[in-house]
Amino acid sequence: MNDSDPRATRTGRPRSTAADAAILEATRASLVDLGWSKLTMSDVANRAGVAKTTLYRRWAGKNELVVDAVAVLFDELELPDRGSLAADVQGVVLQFAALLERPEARTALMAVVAESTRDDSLRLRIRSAIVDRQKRLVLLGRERAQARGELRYEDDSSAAARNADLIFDVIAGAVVHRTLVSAEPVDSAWASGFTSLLLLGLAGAQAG
Amino acid sequence: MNDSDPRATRTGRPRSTAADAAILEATRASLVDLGWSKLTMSDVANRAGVAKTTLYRRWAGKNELVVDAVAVLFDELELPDRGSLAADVQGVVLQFAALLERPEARTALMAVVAESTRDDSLRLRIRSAIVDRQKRLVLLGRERAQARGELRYEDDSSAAARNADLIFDVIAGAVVHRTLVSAEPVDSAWASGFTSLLLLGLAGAQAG
DNA sequence: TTCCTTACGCTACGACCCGTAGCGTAACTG
DNA sequence: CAGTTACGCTACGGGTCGTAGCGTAAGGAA
Repeated sequence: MNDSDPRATRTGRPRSTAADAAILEATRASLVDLGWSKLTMSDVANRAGVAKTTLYRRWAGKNELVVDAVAVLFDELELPDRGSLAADVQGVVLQFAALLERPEARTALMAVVAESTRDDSLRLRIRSAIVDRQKRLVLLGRERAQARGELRYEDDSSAAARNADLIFDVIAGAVVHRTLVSAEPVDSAWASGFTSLLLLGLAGAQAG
Repeated sequence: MNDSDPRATRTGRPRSTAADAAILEATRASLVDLGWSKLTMSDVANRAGVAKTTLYRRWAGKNELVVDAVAVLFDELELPDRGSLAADVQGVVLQFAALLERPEARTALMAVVAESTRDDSLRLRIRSAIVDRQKRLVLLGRERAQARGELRYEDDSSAAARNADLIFDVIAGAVVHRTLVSAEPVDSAWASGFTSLLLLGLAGAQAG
């Protein structure tokens, strides 16, 4: 979470895991009530019933705290096998969209990404805590589609990786842009339109 | 810019247009040097050689100021006719990407979008100042492709609008996500891969 | 138990930014 | 000329930041 290496047996009073949970919960609550820009460390500390200094002992600042607080939302992401690539893609799209409907995520995600444009360590933290959790759904969906015979197994592994990155940016980017920039709902009609566009593109790429 | 209705002939001392330009220029410079989060109204005022109160007389706050400061970058967007839909799409993608390479835009765009999730008037301001300027390129590209015979003229106008919105979210979203979230470069290789994926999808939609 | 070590709560602090009020002056109009 | 609006400047209360210092709490080791 924040400690680089919590060596198993250490002397002294251990950190309160209850405080950890309370702080992250309080951070999400504060995001809902106040939004990113008005969230303050003092407010989070008050909500968590914890001293402000305790926050700073664990997180360098607001950026890191919010990333960790929002990251757990992405653990809920799942990809049940819906039987076809089209159904799986639509499932991923609707899950991303549902996540972006939550006010904690809406206000926090773009903000931390914006911060990360000037903070490499924050960018890496976001990648491992959030982006990789999303991307694994795309990789899983591809594997399934290959097992079904809907997609070819690619022999050039680096090209395959580039391809997966492209698909991921297209899916996640489109959903985020639709939700937060265009500010229009990702309903099942939009999801199916997007899915068919993407799948027709993939089918065309398979063909020639 | 900020005044709702600058009725032509007004009495009193007119607002300095030189100050307007200096302020917006100073805002971009501050974005480059400090980034969104560390930009302050006082710093902008100092750079512009203007009193802080002058800023507040024209803009409600940092959000509105930065939107206007960055909006002019999107005026540079053009879409020369490159002879085919594929070339035009690739042109748009590379232009968006070049814009997102600029540090003012990188740090400001996601930040104001994040703010707009809790501020409807800011969202509308972003839409008219930035998003619509991008979207018009997509609409222009579609018209040209239709004139060339690469795309059909759609009879259902509301479906056509939904389709254009979808394409726009896909293009802009993918480029933004690739650049700011994945933090990978949008080079011509990626642009051509993305373009062919999109065009194959569109071709498939035309067919069946 | 008694030390040792680390975590916690609390208070206080200087530094900074915010947004506004008040005032005298500058610029333009009729 | 008088009237009106914009500007620069100063000053202010209110808020957040991040840290230091201290006494206390909660574990492990001798």
